Amino acid sequence: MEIIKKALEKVVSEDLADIWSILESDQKRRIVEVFEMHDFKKNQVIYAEREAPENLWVLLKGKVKIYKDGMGGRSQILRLIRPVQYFGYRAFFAEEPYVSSAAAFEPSTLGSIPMKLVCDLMNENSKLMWFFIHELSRNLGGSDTQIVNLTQKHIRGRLADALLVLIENYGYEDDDSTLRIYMAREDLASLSNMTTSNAIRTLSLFVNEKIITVDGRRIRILNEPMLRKISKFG
Amino acid sequence: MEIIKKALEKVVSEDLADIWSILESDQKRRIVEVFEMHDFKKNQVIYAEREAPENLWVLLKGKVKIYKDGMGGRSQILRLIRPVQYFGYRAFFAEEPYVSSAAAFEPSTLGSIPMKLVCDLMNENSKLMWFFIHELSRNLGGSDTQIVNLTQKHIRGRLADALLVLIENYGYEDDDSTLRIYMAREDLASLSNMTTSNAIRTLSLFVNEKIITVDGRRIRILNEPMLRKISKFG
DNA sequence: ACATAGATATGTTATAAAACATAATTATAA
DNA sequence: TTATAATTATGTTTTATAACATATCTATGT
Repeated sequence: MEIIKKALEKVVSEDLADIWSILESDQKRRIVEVFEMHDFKKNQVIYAEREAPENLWVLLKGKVKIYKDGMGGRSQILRLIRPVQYFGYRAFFAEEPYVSSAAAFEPSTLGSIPMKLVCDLMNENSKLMWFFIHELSRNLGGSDTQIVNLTQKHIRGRLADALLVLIENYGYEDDDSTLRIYMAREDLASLSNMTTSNAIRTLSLFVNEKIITVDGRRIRILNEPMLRKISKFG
Repeated sequence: MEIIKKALEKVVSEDLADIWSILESDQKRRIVEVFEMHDFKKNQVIYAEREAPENLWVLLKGKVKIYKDGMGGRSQILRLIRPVQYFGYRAFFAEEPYVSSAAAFEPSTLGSIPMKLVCDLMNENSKLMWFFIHELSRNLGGSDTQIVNLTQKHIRGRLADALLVLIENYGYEDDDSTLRIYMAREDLASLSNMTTSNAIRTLSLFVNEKIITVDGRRIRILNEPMLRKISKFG
């Protein structure tokens, strides 16, 4: 119970994506009653495509990817989750099974709240409704933009986009240049819709062009403006 | 005023996507006060990318495409709208400019309601909130699925998908086989992420394989199960 | 430390789809 | 009607990227 409280405090401390501060104290109590903590190992699946959605998930610690498996083992990363963000609710609202899967990128701590309760709270509290409307709307804009980026840009542009997405989502370390996420080339590939080979190859082209440096999975961005240029044009 | 009433009756008659039956009579009155009718010519733009969203749009008659212009004149159709469906609200909820554009496929009649009023009504009526949450959630699932379909399927699968989308959205004529929409090969191409040449070429392959027949822009589906097969596998 | 598997790197070949070219139709307008 | 533009149709060439093939490097566990 103590650890739950601490986790929840973390939720409170976030200013963005914060449903906690929206709630009445009675509503908070009802959440605490059913709130469950879960630890996930690296690459462990949180939920999978075609399953029935039942919980609202909140990432407290770690990193999570929302992805979709396509034909021939190729998988596409759709969205990245950072603490403290909520996910897993879309399919429930759409009254559909999940169309995508969620897995932990690295050892992660998550909370779950039954969607049934979330719906009850939403009906009592329109701010909570607005929270989800806002999130869904932003995600939909992002996905629509993704569609064009992934289908029309060439490999270099797509990899540049992927790196910019990583910057946006997880930011830099204290040196203001090293990405605060270390992902496999394979994941980088499925984020930017290309084969692993091409992710590796294009990454080393970027190194040659002094746009980035690479040390294992550590990526330092030397020239972010150039990345934006590549993203925009060829 | 009479014509507006008639248009609104049409809205009432629809059982799906129906926000009208959700409203109190006072709320309906406030909508009627500011509701505006607009006629759009074929290919006329309703709103464009980067503009600020101000209205909720409802298509009363005709056909509308939501699309996004990419690099080098290539455009991607993201969604198709049929009567009576609502659109144009996502960007407002996301507090962003439009990321996509909307244009009439054919001469169309639309209604507009200021989003300001829509928000007021939402705050008074949680069913209206749920309507948008449901729509946004379904659209997001669709876009996420699109991402994988368009990036991972080959040309034949993508064209098959496009035809199935047309069936789903606009259905068949009285013969139960002719598509109830006549679109240019160019539009068919930007629906399925390929060049116009390849849309034409692949369409005539489908004709050779007796999956469809083509008479100008009139497309008859002879073998829908085969289309689903092509969509699913190669 | 060593063995083994997994990840990264890079060169080569094959191929799907774009780009280009040119007709043949079909609309649209003068 | 004729002229002009737009759309549809096909054939040919080029190209971006997948697929394949190895080699090297790096973890992980014994």
